[in-house]
Amino acid sequence: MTNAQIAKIFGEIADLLELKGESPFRIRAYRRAAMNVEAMPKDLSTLGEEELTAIPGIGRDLAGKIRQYAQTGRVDLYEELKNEVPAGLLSILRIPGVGPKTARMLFDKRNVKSIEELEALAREKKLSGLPGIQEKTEENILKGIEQVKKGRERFSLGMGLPVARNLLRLLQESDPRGKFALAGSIRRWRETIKDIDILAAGKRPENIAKAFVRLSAVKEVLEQGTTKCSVLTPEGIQVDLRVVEESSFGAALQYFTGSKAHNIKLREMASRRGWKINEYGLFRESDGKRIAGREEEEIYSALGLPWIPPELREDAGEIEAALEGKLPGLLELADIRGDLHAHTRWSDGSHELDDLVAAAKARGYRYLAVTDHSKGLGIAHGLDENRVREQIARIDAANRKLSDFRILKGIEVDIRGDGALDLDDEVLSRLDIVVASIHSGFRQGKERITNRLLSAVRNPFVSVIAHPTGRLIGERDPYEADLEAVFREAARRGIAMEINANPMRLDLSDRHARMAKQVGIPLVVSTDVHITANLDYMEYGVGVARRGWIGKGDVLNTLGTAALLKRLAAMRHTERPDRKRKSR
DNA sequence: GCCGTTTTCGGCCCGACTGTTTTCAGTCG
Repeated sequence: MTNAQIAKIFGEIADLLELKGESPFRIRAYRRAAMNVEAMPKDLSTLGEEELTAIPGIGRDLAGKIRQYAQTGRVDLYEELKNEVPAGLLSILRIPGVGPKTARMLFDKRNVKSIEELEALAREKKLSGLPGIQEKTEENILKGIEQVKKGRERFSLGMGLPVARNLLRLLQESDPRGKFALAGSIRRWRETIKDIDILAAGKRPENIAKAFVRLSAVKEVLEQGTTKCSVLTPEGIQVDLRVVEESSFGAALQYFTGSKAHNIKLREMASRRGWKINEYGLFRESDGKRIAGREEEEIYSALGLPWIPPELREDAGEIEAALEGKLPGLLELADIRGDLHAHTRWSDGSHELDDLVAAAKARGYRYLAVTDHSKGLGIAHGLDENRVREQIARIDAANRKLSDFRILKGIEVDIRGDGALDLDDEVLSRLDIVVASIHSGFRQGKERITNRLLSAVRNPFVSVIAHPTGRLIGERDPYEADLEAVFREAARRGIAMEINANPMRLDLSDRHARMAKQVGIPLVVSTDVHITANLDYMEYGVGVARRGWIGKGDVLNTLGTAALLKRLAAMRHTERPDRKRKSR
């Protein structure tokens, strides 16, 4: 059983209950539970009733359903609901603009049970005349179906952020005195986004909206009002613009940054004090007097809270921590002193060592670890023992010419299918840093793949496990390793886990990073650079780290060169095999 | 279905836009 499966079932129960027209509060309870279950790093099947009910949104009933699923592989309510409601109706809910009421009505009046049936009816114009449906709605349903077919409901942050920043720049150029900001999941650095939220304030709101829909980066206008409009970019990403008065900018920024769960909790706190929060400010219920709104910080301080960084706003304990004055200090991009995972043309990188060093220095780094692939990755020109020795000599020579920069000698050594490393210990012992990772056998069973990772962690020369789950966002699921077991062993050995900053990977994920920190594992944030521009991925890795409550002190590549080398040396669990003979 | 400084029942966040209506329901975030 995985938490994701439970989350999916709870989510579908919510949809099914909605189709039946059940209590919105009961439905919300399932949605909330689904979200929290999915975000739990711990495998729920191992937890008892008491631990389960400690999860926010899980009470006695839902804890019972989780345990029933763990024990029997099914949830009675879910099975019953699926018998009552045709399966196809769930897919109809995925069409934008079609909600439970419409789906239900379509089923009751026209026996619509699938997207295909609905599309056929809409094309033949047989929907007009049904309650609440005329020509326009019919067209919108067809458009919505088109969008569902295009697939992609979420985009990677790596795709969305550049688009968002470009729009922000264009808006600012069109109205230099206007105030613009990114909000929503992008501001929280979520790994995937559903749309781009932009907030604007200015003297002439209607002009901002008009200018927005005319931007060159806007392909289609979905809706347009005076304070809110939605458009599609050529990439197919939806962008929502909200325009507010400058005096409300802070409140609106808070409101539209979310997350929804975080905001609900804040509003509950406000309502207990007799206040109300909306996108225009924080108001006293009794007389409607506005207490805060211009600055985001005011909203928090009115509630007795310090400003909470957007990356933490997931209702994952941040409000409680803020109340106790225990918010963590978070990693900043400026704390990063170097990159510890880099490829050159020696394997599958696109740049020579010198170019890479120049690019790293240009970013203010003090060091860079060259970690080309090992021989097992033939396709990537992996290095064998002899080429590693050759590269070591080259790096030593390069370092002699560098004054305020250090190239670390490293390797990304492949963890083979049987768990053995791809290079012999003797050559590994000559390196400053050994990054180990899996590039094959992703479909191996849980036990086998866990054992591969464990044997890498136990190798005396390994310093870091790179992209520890192997996932590619939206393309490849993580392999089935028991990360908890790997983390425990890594903690025991003092081995670091990588947060791979490539936006397609972001591996470890935010919640795994948080779990690693809790277990006491040091982290590194690395870009896995293959061309020098990839060095700029670092900000994504920092974003993930911040979402994982990671601070500067948890991350090895915030250390200065000498301190880092000392830490890496201390990770070596045994004497170098050659040290006795080669005494200094 | 959850939850508790309004505690074991009775609340549960709030507002904008669209398309359909003629005062609003549905959907969305």
